[in-house]
Amino acid sequence: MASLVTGNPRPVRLADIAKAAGVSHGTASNVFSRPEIVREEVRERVKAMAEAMGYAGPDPKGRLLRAGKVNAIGVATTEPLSYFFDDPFARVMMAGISEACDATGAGIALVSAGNDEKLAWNIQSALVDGFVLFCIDGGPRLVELTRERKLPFVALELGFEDDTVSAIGVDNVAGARLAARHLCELGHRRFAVLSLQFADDRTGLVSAEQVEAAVYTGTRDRLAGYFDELCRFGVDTAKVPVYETENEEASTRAGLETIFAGAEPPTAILAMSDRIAMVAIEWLTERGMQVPGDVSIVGFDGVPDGALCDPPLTTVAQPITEIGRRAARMILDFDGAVRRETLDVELVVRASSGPPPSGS
Amino acid sequence: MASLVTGNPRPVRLADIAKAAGVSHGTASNVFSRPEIVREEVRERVKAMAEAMGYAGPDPKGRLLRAGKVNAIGVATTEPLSYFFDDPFARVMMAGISEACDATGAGIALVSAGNDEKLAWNIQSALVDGFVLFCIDGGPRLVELTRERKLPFVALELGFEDDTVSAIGVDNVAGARLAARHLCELGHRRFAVLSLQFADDRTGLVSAEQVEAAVYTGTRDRLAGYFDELCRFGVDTAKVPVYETENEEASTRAGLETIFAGAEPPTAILAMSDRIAMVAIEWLTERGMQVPGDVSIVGFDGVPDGALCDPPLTTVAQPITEIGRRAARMILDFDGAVRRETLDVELVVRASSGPPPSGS
DNA sequence: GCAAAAATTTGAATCGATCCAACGAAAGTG
DNA sequence: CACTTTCGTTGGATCGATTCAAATTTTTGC
Repeated sequence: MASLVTGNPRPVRLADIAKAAGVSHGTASNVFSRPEIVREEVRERVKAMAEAMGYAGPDPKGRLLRAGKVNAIGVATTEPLSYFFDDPFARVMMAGISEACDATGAGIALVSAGNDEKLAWNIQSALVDGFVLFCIDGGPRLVELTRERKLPFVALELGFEDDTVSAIGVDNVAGARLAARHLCELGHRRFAVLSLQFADDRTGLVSAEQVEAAVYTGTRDRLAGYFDELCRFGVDTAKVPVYETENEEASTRAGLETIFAGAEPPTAILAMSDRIAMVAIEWLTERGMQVPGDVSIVGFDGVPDGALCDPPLTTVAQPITEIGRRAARMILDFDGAVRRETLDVELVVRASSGPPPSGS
Repeated sequence: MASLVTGNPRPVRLADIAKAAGVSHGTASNVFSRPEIVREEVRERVKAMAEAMGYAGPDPKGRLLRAGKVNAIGVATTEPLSYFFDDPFARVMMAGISEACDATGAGIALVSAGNDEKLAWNIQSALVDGFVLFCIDGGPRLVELTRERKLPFVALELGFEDDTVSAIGVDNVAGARLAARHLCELGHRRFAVLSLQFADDRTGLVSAEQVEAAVYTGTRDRLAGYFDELCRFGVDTAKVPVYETENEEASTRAGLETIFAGAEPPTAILAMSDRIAMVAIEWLTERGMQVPGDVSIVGFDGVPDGALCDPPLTTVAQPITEIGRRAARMILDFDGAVRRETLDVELVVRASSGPPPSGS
């Protein structure tokens, strides 16, 4: 069977067919790209010749150079490629991007890499018309690398301030407020915050100065929203422990150990991501504490898993799919302008939040 | 800020820089692609000029045409793009493909489309070195379309016989045997099969003739495996109902209604996919039946969700990630040969299977 | 039967790079 | 000092198509 595929006889080109059929390149090209303008007799002859010679149709590589547009957008991240298929947040986002691309017939190229050098190369050489950047991690570097390419791009989850880049995000302050208000209204007064990072390579309890010096403004804004609202309900935020996690299991568990080691453990936890919140539920359950009987938890993000865990997670839901859709469209309909969009979030009350235990 | 991005002043080309720097385009090219062979003084001058003129680096579109290789593989399916991020089977498969691509620095382009015409166009014009085909649905058409492109491709979940295409699959007969034997050894003697499709556009109870006439050999093989093993344990397979589903909720539920309507309902269900099996668990639980107390269920595929459902699903696990890895590698290291690989499956016993109720 | 209009076809130019044979200059050699 | 090497640079050829103004053929109108 291997013989079906001949060794490497340089593939047939459009020009070969043109010559064989006795027409010019121009006509041969038209046969494939605008068949209606070539006389039927000629069209059939050329097509037959193409068939006979095993022509695979116009090579997109050639067309591309002439056309200029690839008709595909690149989605880039510093995480490994599998991130796009594993991470719940990324998956929902990709669904939104997919939707916009499906609608216009555009393709999606996934761009990522093991190390920085390869990432740079992959971004430099990706065949795309623009990029959507997942800045979950290493955002600044990713932006810098992409900027060099001088193609349109839009940053998601940017995390830091930079007015020169297009970005789509949510109103973190308002979202955090929603979460805090919900818990306050349920009667909670003793809180702890499990936060995302304020700066790179740090975990642990966070001081006020560290918050001041935050690199990641998204984290800072969420905390500001929490504290703002807690203040309005008379909670002394100076006493609220804020533990910085890396948004994964180990550091979150360490944070919980720390938070619950004190004499007056919190009755409510404000988690800056659903991932953190779900680890917290697991940790508390393992230790025999009831959620929300003993401790209430409110997450942030609104990933689908949140609805499936036990108890289902109360959370501040981002319009993730919509963010993806808009990001893709921003690239597809690029008009040369830098745009920033801030979408609203929504509190989704499920079963991980309730009144504090009566004793407290 | 919008002024940062100038209107549309045709982008700077390598040739522009070469002229501006007073070198040949050959040398300018070398400055970027083989900097070590150009004299430092010249190199710096050209680089400085490039910087000054806002050159974005060699355009991959141009390089591509010359190089011939895109360094990316296309993953195609007839499902919408979001399928890659939603479907559990596809996700694990993509993780395997991602792994192989990450390792060699290759990119992934997702190819799909709403309708057949667009799909054909997208396959024709995808900038890739080869394709991995998800033949879950519309396999024959997908293969036909891809074949025209005359690039290497490998079919996954091919479902039908075609010796001229490379494919990777599992030993369906052996896998089905494993499932049937497991249930027989637990003592079950009354079975029902919830199957995948034998041919397009059909659901419902399947007759022996329809099995004979199966288009999809994967389905046929699994059934053969089940029946083979059941026979060895003295079960009269003529009495085992086989209900053909579309591998989704509605038809599976219809199948369950049919199967459990009879006088002697089965104590064990052989499901040809985990999707079907999980719907079955849900259906039985809703009706107050215990799994596995009243009815045991064994799935097929080994998707991660199976471990998470309640009760965790006993299933015949395919090495999904490995299939993905191999598929990607087959394209990346294409040598012109048609290859077929059949991998082994493994029975994963979890909690959805147990002895039949004592009364039966 | 002939001019004008319409329909096709042609072939050179272009897209943006890389490759490579040939060449010039500088350095090394006997 | 002539003669090889070595090193860097040059510029034409090439990758595989599309485009478009001009040339050519066919149709139409009278």
